[in-house]
Amino acid sequence: MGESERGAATREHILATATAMFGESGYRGASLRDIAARCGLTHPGLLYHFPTKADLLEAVLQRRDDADTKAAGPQQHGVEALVALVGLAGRNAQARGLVELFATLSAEATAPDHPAHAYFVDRYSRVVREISRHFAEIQADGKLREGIDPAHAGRQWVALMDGLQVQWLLDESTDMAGTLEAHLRSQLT
Amino acid sequence: MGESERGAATREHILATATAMFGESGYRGASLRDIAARCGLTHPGLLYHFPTKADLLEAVLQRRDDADTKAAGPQQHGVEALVALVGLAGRNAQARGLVELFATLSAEATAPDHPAHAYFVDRYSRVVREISRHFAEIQADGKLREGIDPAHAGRQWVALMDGLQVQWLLDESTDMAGTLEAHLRSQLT
DNA sequence: GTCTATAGAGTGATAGAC
DNA sequence: GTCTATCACTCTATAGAC
Repeated sequence: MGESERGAATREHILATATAMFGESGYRGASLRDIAARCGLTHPGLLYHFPTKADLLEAVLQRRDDADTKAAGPQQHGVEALVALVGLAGRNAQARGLVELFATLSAEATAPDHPAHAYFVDRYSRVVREISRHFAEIQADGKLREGIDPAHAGRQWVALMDGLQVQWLLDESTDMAGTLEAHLRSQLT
Repeated sequence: MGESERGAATREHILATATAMFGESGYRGASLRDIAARCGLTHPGLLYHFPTKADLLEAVLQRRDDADTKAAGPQQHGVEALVALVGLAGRNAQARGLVELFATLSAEATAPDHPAHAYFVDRYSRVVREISRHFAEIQADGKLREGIDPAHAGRQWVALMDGLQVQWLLDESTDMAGTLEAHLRSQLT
């Protein structure tokens, strides 16, 4: 890494800007010209780094996954893992761009021909499975309330996080972390 | 009502088609030409009935609210009202167009300059208040589990319905009604 | 690496004939 | 009521200069 230093910085700047604008306006709504202009570039300048708009979207999603994985830190289990997610929801309330990105794109990508459709289908099945596993661990520890099915609880948790994000985007006084925490408490013994 | 019969039928046809296409592709993604073509019209023909695209969207949302109000039938309370919503979720699974409409638009309308922004801000505050009232009624009947706050429960319920719709749109094997029902049971004594 | 210029297609909306 | 034709604009992407 020597002469490619400047190029990498531009690439990173583009990705951060695209993340914000895909969130604000959706993939269809944010144009390459708008994104490029916010980076102090023209749109062909941007396309030198990402050959097509779909490539840019893919890089944005990949980058976000990488950041998430790194931020998650050491692997956690059971209740600790869910408490960590409540904390993440609280911190997300300070990064509106990222919340918008996923709320907007996951709905938009519902259309089978959307460039991020496969990404979101895969992501949801993975996340639901993961959260359900945490509830199963809680159950194994004897700390899950009676009559609660870990698979249902996992799916509910993911739906709750998504739905709360939409409500928070429409009205920022919505208490995402508090509502999520209340739900968690009601599931435990 | 005599000579305006044919005009009303065309209007209704346009609204049904626009509902489906705004759902499939979002407000931005569905063009007036596409909607008009599916109605056997040209796009100026459509614009005779709805002067602008935003007017068409407003009429679509208004029509859906009217249909909902009528379908709701006699006003219900407490647990019965929530059970009725579980049933509605089950029936919605047979009308993908309507589910898509609200999932797609509520995320898209998160942007403050979206033509349906005010509609959704208002709708959510109204619906959350209404569902919270049902939980308060359940509490008054002594049937709400201890430590559950009706206001939290109402917000959670709405978030759950929205989040489950996105999951169902990405994977139709998702059991919306069952997951919702499991949640309801876990809230009751 | 970034630019100007442009191709080629699509958009919402309007004018005016029938 | 519905059409054809068109305006003015935007979009993604490419060609080629620097």
